[in-house]
Amino acid sequence: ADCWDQRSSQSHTQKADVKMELENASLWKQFSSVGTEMIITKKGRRMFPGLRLNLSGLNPSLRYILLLDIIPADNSRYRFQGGGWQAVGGAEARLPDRVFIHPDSPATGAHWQSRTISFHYAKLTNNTLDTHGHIILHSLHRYQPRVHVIEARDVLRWGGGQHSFVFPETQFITVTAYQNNKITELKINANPFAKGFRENGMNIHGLLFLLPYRSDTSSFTSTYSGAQPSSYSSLPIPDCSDASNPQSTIPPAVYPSILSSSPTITSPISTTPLLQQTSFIFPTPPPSSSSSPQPLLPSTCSSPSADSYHGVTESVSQTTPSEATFAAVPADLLLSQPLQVEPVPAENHELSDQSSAVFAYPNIYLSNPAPATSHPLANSNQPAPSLSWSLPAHGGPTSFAFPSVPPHMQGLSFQNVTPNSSHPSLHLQNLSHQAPSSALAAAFPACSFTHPSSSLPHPPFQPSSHLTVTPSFQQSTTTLSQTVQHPQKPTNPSSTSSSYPPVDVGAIPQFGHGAPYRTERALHHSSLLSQLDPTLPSTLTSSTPPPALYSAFPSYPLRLCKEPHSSLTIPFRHLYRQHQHGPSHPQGSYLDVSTRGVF
DNA sequence: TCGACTAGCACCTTTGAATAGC
DNA sequence: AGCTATTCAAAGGTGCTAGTCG
Repeated sequence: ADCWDQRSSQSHTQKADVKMELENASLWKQFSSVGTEMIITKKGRRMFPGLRLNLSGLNPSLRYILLLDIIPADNSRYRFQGGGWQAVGGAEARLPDRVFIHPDSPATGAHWQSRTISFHYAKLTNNTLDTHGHIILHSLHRYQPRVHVIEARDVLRWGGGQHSFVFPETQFITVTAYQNNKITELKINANPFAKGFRENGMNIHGLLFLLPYRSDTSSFTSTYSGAQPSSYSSLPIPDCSDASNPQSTIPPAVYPSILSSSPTITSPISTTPLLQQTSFIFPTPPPSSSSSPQPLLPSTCSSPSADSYHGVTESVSQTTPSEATFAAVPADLLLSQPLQVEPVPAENHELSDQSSAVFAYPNIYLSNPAPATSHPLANSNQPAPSLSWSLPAHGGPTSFAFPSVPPHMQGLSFQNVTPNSSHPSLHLQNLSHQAPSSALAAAFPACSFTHPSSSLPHPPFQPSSHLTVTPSFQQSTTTLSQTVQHPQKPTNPSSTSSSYPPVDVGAIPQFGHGAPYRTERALHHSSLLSQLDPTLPSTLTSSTPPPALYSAFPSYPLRLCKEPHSSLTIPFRHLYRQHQHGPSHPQGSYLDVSTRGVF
């Protein structure tokens, strides 16, 4: 609450009102109660359940971009043993992070708020060489989807800030074949595409008692007001299609903004699994920042000094649209290290040859000055026209620009960045030599996606966030089903505390040099924040054994109060690929990023 | 030998073009 | 002529299964 109050008093924006609800939360909870598994295939597989969201609190006249990314929930690899998922080792090296851009993006707040937002077009793959832009994940790893709402003053000048939402019940473990028969049954009975596997075609009666039913539509809705299965209606065949229907006879759970909701998010039975950030606030590295990867956190880290950060929200409130250049800057781009525009391998003609006009942006990645890291595409045979610059020491004026934009975004305004902008931004200099013409999309063939983010240098993380866990979190986590066992439960006494005062992220072992987890209660603190950097040197996470087992996808309210400084990265590294299928882009777009999301 | 993964299969829904009716 | 509703086929999404791989 303190965080938000302070922030809102500075920015005078409407950010506090932005809310996102997971429309099919009940369905997700059904799966998470068993242990959600998501099939990943070489060609890409849709998620089921899909993310069906409702947004409110946006400015109806402003444009917003909605992004979906999926981050590792932890650093473990899993195996299904004894009817549950068990951590059996460390996670594999993190893959290139990709973001799925909602096909409607950018759209006005009125647009987003007038319909159900679905990310069902997003596909997951285990093909590390995927050229379709699908989100690449490791099999048998645990992941957490995130949704980001970014105000887009225009394509190149994202302003106003960002809201990020995490629904813990949407965590899943990736598999190439279902392990848990219960999951298979749920999928068959809930997914219309699997109807053929139902007994007698419509055989869902055995499971429908589990599934919420929206009487006036075929869509699921979040009726999870108190985790009472009895609250679910039953029976008509639940259609999990994404046909939106704003009306619901069963009001969905509304997840208020974390930053604004401390008084209202206190229901102990709330399933508010929301994590929201209200703006890009990122650390600005010192001028002499080392080019080599640095420890993310000191072991006793507390909130850094304000001098290290720039509150973008403040900048926005002080900047007119014509002046704003890039109010919201991905943290990964705000490095002292040069940024480079990655060459796009020409050998990949798949995308460029498609009549559907797939658009690829050149990779933009953070380059370690060290030669070993200056060539992000290990398999690229092409020399890279490296465009680089240095960022100012403390958020001084820099700027950032995309060399190209998808056609459906070209109608938006593009203004030159203002060198004297009062807020931090980045500028890709001389991009025109790589995108010399207005043929923006065609200028960039597909990216190879072979540059694992784990090999990238990372900004030194300076924790600024405070993680607040409500009592409901305790309750929910202590009453979790034990589908997943915990044979190696840590014994940190602090984890047994009966109260959960705001927790500085820096105090969470995973964010410091200590063990990644303390207890299962702290699991999700760190899980949701594990995105800090899975590529941490092993020494940072070796002091305490990682959790061997996890609870089964709990749902609980989660408050992440980023006060006074917070960082979130929606980095625009690598590639911005647009799958275009006409003006509406029904298939969505993918943005290749290194999602060092820092909560 | 075993776990993880892949490709092909049947079955189904979705989608969009073609057609018919008003 | 223009709009809407219907039909139909192609495309694509499912889980299952046998086979392959390490």
